[in-house]
Amino acid sequence: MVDISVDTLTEAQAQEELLALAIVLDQANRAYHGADDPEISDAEYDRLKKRNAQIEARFPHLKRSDSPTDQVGAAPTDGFGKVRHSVRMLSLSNAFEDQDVKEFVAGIQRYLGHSDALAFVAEPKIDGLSLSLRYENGVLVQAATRGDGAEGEDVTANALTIQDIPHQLQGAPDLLEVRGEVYMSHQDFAALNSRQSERGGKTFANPRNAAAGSLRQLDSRITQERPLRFFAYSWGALSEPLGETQMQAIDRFKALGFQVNPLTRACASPQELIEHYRSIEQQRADLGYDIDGVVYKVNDLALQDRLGFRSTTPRWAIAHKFPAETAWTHLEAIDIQVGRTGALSPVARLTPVTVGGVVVSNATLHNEDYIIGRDSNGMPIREGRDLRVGDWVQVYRAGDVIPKIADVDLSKRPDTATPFPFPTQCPECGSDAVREEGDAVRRCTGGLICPAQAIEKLKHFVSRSAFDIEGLGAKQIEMFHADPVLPIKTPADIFSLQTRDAAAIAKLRNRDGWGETSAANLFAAIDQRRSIDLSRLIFSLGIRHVGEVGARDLAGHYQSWEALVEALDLARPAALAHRKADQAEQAERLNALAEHRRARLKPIRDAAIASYDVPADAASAWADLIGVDGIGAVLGLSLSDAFANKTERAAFDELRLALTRIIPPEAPSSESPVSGKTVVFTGTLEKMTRAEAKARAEALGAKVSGSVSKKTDIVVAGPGAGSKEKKAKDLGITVLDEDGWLALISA
DNA sequence: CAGCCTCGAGTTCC
DNA sequence: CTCGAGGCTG
Repeated sequence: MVDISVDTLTEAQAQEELLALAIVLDQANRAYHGADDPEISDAEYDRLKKRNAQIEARFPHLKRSDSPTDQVGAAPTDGFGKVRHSVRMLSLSNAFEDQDVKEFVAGIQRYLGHSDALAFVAEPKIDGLSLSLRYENGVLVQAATRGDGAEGEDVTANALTIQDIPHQLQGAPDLLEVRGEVYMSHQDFAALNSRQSERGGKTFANPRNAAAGSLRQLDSRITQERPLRFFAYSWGALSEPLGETQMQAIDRFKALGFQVNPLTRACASPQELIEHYRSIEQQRADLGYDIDGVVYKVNDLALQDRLGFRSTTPRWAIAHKFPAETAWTHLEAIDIQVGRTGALSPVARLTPVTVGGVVVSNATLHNEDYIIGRDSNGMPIREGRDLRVGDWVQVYRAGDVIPKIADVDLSKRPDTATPFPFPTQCPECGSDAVREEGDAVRRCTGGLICPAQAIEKLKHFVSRSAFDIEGLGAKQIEMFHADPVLPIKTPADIFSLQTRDAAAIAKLRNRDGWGETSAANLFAAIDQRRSIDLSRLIFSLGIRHVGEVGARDLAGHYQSWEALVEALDLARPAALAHRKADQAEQAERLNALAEHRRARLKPIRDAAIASYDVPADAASAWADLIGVDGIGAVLGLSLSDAFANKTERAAFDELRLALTRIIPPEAPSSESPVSGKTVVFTGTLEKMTRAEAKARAEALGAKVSGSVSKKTDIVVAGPGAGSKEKKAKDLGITVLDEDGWLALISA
């Protein structure tokens, strides 16, 4: 059925539809609870419920007393719907020392190009879960968890049960996304746990887990019984500004009926920020809820706007964290894990101990020499090489998540303890494990011969950002890899699973937990992925140094699998020459005395390249490859090696044949006049700093480059511009002054 | 050529 | 979430 757009509904139509929706949704609820077959699918149910909310948002006065929106005891669902955040929910960068705070402030001044005093807002960082609440015309229509920042889960039904969250707002902007933290107080947490244990239910390790567990209940009637609370502190999409400063926005939240944290303060200097931090630290135990630090934000919203964002964090805010909780325990053993790239990672096996409310039994030891000093959490680190089995060690959870070893008590070291012999052979396959000059990690050289590497690589292939095949996760991969009947050794094996041999399939279906349906589901999920984004395909290959972003850049540049393969084949001789030149240079570096060293290196490189006799088209294919933004020689060589390796190449080719469609990346949106254009800034910029100019241009889809070439579209020249401006004019490239540029991008 | 930023790879527990 | 390292900027 095709709905009329909510915007064009007449009042009479709206009234009629709200009645119909109330009836249909009520029936669906009853059917669900009566354990009958639901008459409509979950997706359809969600869609209708959303439409109901949208109509109510447009005609608030028509909202029915039996409105489905208010039916908080909504039917439990199979899972949560996904919600794409219209404005990404970011995380914050962290400060651990006072020094980090001063650097944060200094960095902002540098970025803005002035040293004027800056005003900040400081508030406690609540240890809960962030939540985004979307209000349309004053009505709460959606609540979503943070998820990965871009996409979260729809927990609207649960959010509606939280007292601190208003269902309707008076005098709010037409569109308002309020963001804040859901948490549970110490008192409520203790009461919940004693209630749970009386009922024989499971108890929670800490208030945050309790809050998370409660918010993610599939049955919102359970959430309703859990005493969750909410502090508002931020926002996403808006139809109109909330004020000119962070503080005004917070006051606005308060006026709209949200709880805002009473310890929110304006601070005028780094010193004041740190004073407020100390004061909150003192009150920490008496607050009645968990906090894990203090958040500082630039108060002026116009400045926040200018400062903008790094890839995952705003430049205008930072979280000043309290020192992590620690605990002492015994180091029982050190195991070695082998990763997808062959990296040997030592892992500490510990006598289980509670750290910050969670029982920890493993901790990462990173690599061979986890050295003396302080790590970025400001925690002292014992000399890595000297950590011994039997030691008494201090554990903390970095970022309150990853367990690490902070210290070792040498006075308690048993006499029998000996230094840990770091293996030089892979514990999984016995191949040599070597450490490249200057590298921190030791790697197994076995390649795909090593079962650990082979399995990890396959796990990577099916991981969430890669092929993401439903029903084929890490566990299934381990099972199938060792399967005597239907082994999966390469990615292509996944796609031939169904057709390999009929008898084998029958055997699979008879296995534990594998019925007719689950097998059919798996095959359907696999078939669905025969059509795949080019960038996902490239990422899934698991080529060293080529991650999600690198894969996207490559896909954007080459546009097709065939073009990528052709370019890599063509560039191979140049890639080899490049490596040889690197090696020659390296050797020379070792020989040469400091004097005149530089002058002598270039000829050596050139000679090495010349000796390879690189065809011109190879050289240009290679230059094209490493000219891709973000792709340098290391990535180029890694790619080239992977595609030139016979075994790997055969696996890639076989995989390609199993796929039916490789989807080229979408062209970048051409909404702004500069999107897709390459821009060069030169000379002095007077209205913004260079970093700022670059960030803004990129936000509009432009690519910012440092040097002028044929590919350059626009040169922005300030006073004092020299050769670049001249070159641009020679090449006939558009040259703008700073005002011309600003006019262009604000158009 | 140093310093910054971003990305990749590795990790824990629920 | 953190560390190390690759790539780019100044």
